[in-house]
Amino acid sequence: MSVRQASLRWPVTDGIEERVIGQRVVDVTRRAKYLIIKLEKGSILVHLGMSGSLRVVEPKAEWRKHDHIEVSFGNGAVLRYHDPRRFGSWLWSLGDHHQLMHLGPEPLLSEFSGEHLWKRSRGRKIAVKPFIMDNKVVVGVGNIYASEALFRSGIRPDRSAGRVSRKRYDVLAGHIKDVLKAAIDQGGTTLRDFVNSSGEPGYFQQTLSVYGRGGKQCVVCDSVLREIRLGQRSSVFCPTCQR
DNA sequence: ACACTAACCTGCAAGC
DNA sequence: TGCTTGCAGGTTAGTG
Repeated sequence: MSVRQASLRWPVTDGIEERVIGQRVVDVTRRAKYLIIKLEKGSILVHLGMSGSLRVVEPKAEWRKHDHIEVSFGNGAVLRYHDPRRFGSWLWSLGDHHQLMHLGPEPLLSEFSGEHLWKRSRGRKIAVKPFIMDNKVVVGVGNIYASEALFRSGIRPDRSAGRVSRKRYDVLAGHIKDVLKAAIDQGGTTLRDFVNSSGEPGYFQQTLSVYGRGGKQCVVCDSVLREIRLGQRSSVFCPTCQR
């Protein structure tokens, strides 16, 4: 492994290059937005942030701007990590996976449900949008998908999480699952410089009803979509369809 | 315990 | 045209 730029979201774990030498890859899994590359005596936790990508390149391929890390395998393959905004991370973990310990359920599993959201939100005053974006509540729901799921559910993003009914949380959990599945089917949402592992953009942005459409007309009722800020994130909603 | 803000970084777009 | 400013994204440390 060779680290050219160690200054990512967090500093790349000191000494990671030496620690991985000679170790076999035992398994590759995922938890939340972390890729877990399990070696014989520990794991590499890779997060792509918002602009990170992994690509297999020719051995000795020239380093492009924003290529920060590469891993050379025993069979000659070379994996290159590219990340213009450096919001990703490469951390070495000895099994405890400190970063992953307090995460909520995966959104596409049955443990994530309206009941879960309802239980976790009782007594909470936080707005429902930052609530569902909280990794301790459920993982994987970023700003785009939170905005779209709330629109489909008819829930205003600034409503108190504790004041959303059990029934509406059932609806919301269903839409979160649907929005995520649809986005995955369409290869993700391309904002500016995103590309997938084949270098292709995603197409889900063609399906967005509210995200990035502040001031435009609601696709359902033609009202002007409102844009507010919640937890430093822009939040667009329809004042007529969402209550 | 909870709510909220700032910070990390770069490229792009809007405004002057 | 060229400069400056603000925003986007995911996550967590820090403050109240």
